[in-house]
Amino acid sequence: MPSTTTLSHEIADILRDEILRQQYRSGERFPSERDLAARFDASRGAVREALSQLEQLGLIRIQPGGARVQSVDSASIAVLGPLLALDDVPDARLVDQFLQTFAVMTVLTARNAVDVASAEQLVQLKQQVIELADESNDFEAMQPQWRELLETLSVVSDNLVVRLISNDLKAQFVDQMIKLGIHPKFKKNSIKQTLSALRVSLNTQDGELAARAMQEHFEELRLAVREAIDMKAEGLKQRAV
Amino acid sequence: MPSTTTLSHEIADILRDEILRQQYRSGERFPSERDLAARFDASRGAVREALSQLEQLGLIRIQPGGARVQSVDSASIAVLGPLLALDDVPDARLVDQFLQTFAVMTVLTARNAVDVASAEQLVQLKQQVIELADESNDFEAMQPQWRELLETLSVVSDNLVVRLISNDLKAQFVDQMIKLGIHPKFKKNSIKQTLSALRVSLNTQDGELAARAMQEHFEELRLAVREAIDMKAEGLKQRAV
DNA sequence: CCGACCAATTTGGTCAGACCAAAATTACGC
DNA sequence: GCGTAATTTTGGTCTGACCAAATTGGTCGG
Repeated sequence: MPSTTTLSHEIADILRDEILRQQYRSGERFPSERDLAARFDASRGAVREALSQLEQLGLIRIQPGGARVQSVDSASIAVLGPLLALDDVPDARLVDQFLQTFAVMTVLTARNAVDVASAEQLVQLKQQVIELADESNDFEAMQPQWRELLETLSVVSDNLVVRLISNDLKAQFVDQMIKLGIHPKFKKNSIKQTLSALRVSLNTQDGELAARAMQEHFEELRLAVREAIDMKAEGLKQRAV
Repeated sequence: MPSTTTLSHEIADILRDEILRQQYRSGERFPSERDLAARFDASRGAVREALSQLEQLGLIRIQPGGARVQSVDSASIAVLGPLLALDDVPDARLVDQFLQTFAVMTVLTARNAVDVASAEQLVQLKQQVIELADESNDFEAMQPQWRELLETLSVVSDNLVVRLISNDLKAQFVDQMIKLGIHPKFKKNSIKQTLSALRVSLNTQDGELAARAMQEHFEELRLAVREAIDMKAEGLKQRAV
């Protein structure tokens, strides 16, 4: 992650967060480029590039005569990450929606992948599941392998639409969770059951079974993450006293 | 749809399509801003704004020293629309993936919406389903009501993540299909069956049933769209002779 | 011949000041 | 009070300049 950032990106970040924090009413006029240039002590060019980014995010609509703020829920997915990062404790509701969505995409991917996988791909997938099972005691440690497995499933299922969406969601979400220090704790045997079901599904090339396994795994994950967030929120409240 | 467009957007559109058509290898150096300015007979500022858009799309990575082309499948969803529009006949495979994805999102939305809807919301939804049934003979004519129903479901289920994704997908896809003149034809009674199942699910507030109804509807839709695209492709081939 | 190091060049990032056309705002006349 | 015309504001673009970082190419030592 390159720490170097340009002025225009910084300006864009600040303005983006201001919009996400509802500091402007939807439909309201956005400050003019010249005003913003004065405020940030920057050139109009830098501000224009920042505004261009906000426009791509769907947060403002630029027109000769003035830019206007758009309602957040007509924006692009790319705002979800920043939205999660607004506070120290992520919005539990939003996180849950995130996982729910990520779940249906992953379930779809798993079903298709297992159904269409070639013999070699099945071998590779089985291998990855076995590697996962070896480390199934440490949730944190198995993350890289999880990603690898999901990546393989994604490649095998070969659905560009899901792939692009998942890219965005992962980029927005996973890193954010890690940065915020959310450590979900699973029930003792749930992961083992998931992996076991996956193994069977691969042996019988049964996409539906793989789908169910993933489905259940994500339901566990949602539970675990919810608890982790509650925990963190409690911790912060304690410290504040 | 405003026909007026700015120079920087035009440049961005052209370069975007060039990248999507694989005219640059992934990882390859992208032409410098000065070169592009010369090529388009524009100022560097205009080119920079165009490049900034391409960067937001995830198609290029800009760094001091030079911009580099990124692989398409690490891009943002926003490239899907342009990707569909590259040829006269949309890529049937991509369209199918689109619908498959849109399906799982809609199924999720419908299940949640029906499960959590208030009494008034249920009434509203029932009303919309009835209105749809009244016009179920003409697929084109019922589009506005379909959108309205989906919009209501989306509002009721109140899942921002799904909403944002669906926004993007709809914006990218539906308009594109219409522009390309794809007219899917449904089997005689399939829509009526869908609507009937939806009505029952609303009466019993059975989200699972609503989900199944949507699921089947989208499978029909996928079939119909596939045929419509084949038809169009045939038509174009004929005309070419 | 190869690899490491250093200088020259290229490239992106930013600034300043200027002009135009379209939109928004204000002033004016009815 | 309202519609219209004049004015101001605002975005879109251009030119030309400077800096810092990255790339490039050459040079030197092994």
